[in-house]
Amino acid sequence: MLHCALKVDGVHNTECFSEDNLEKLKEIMYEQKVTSGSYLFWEGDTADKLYFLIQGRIKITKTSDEGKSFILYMYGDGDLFGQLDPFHQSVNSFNAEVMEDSTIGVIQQKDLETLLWQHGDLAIEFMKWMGLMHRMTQTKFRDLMMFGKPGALCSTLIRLSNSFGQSSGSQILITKKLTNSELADMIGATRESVNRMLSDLKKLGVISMENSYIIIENMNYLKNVCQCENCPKDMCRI
Amino acid sequence: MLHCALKVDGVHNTECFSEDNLEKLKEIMYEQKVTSGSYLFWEGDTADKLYFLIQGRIKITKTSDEGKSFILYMYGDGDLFGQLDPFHQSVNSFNAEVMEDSTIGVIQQKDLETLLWQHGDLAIEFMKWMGLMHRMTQTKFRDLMMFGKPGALCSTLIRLSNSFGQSSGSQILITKKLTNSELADMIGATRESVNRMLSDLKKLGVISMENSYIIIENMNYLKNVCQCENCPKDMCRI
DNA sequence: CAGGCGATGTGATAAAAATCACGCTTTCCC
DNA sequence: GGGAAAGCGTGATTTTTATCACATCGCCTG
Repeated sequence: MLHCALKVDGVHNTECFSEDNLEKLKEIMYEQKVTSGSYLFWEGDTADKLYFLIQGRIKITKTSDEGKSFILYMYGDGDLFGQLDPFHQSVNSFNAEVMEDSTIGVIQQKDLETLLWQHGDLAIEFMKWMGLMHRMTQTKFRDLMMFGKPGALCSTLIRLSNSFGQSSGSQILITKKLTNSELADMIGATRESVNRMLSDLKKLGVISMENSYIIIENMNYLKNVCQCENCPKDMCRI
Repeated sequence: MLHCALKVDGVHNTECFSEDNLEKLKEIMYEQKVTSGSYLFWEGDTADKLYFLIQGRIKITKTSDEGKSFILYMYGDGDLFGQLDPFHQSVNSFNAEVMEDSTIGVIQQKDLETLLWQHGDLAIEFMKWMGLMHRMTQTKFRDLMMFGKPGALCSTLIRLSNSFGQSSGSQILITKKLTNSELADMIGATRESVNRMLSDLKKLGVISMENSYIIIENMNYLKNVCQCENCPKDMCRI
């Protein structure tokens, strides 16, 4: 049992929507249960849906010809994701893999378009949300390119703590079990490298493990390695 | 002189706007001349403007504490860029450096917001544009993370050819002089590594140089290295 | 409870990329 | 046109990261 868990501090990526507008979005979605291991969409599929993750965990991935895979995003309860360009006939460039049995709300592009036409203020919040998501991608891009693999890992741990963290005192527990391989695929490294880097962080007391969950003990150390600028938490996510 | 130049094939990033709406945007911008080496904005500045690059060249960069720099985007004639989230009080995360004397159109956030409120169809095209820019970032991110430095360089050359290419026969001339250091900063590598990789490509006849401009001789080779999926040209940009 | 399997941990080695060093070339500009 | 500065090219070396190989651990399942 996780004796560290007290309160979920992780933020959603829908902070920019008002209650009202989030409600309007919820009215046009239909609920669906999806099972672990299945895919919401594949690269190449027509991108005509938006997804609201009511409960569960979903990752956005890309696989190379040699079978290496890259995890672009990982979403949790309350996150909105999917094709980011409404009104644009296009195709998914990534896969959406269900990591745990999940409940999602599906929004059809057509319905979203209608809603955006009807409610100018929702359209505006939607733009805010799109902008925020883009900045999230940009800052992650920077973190993963500029500070070597250790920097990429530290940035990822910080982002995981913002997305899925529960804090108690100065500790933050990441409430998602992650394998070394998953972490590796998030930063474009190998499992072995991640394993060694995590060992180093453990030796330094920067992180600890409890029950295969990662606990961040020294956030400042992590922030230092990837030159964290204390961006808003709803932007600094995984 | 460039005897290869015949026709500019490079696309802008404003393909998703209709003539009419682009015109409306132009009406609310005011023209400004900026000189090489100056900055349109710095990280930390309030992000309250959108820029239309009428003529010139501007790059979006980030500098690390140790002085390493990373080039996130490079814009040319006809490109629109800047803070991507209207209606959102926020701060730039990157710098915009003027690479050559340029003429830009500046759009104030307030004016843009008014225009978006007034014209639903513009708002929708604006969302399309935001989505397109985000996908551009995502696909570049993937290219730079998944295929090693050679893959990153090949992807960058392809993107440069889409942004700034002029084709004649099967050759494509990149109409922007780039130093090895600039290319290095675009892919998170060192000047020396870029130099060696370019030499290799030259030996293989994949590229050639004329007058310090890069000419792509064998696009298929480049596409192969970074597993190009032939995304639309307005998305596959630098 | 035994066997299997996915995950972890770690050494040895190889490959990739950065760093250092330095000479050469091109460009800029006074 | 001459000198400085910026950029290029390339060896030698070091650092970083991946690859390979294998032992172990924990947990699920029959």
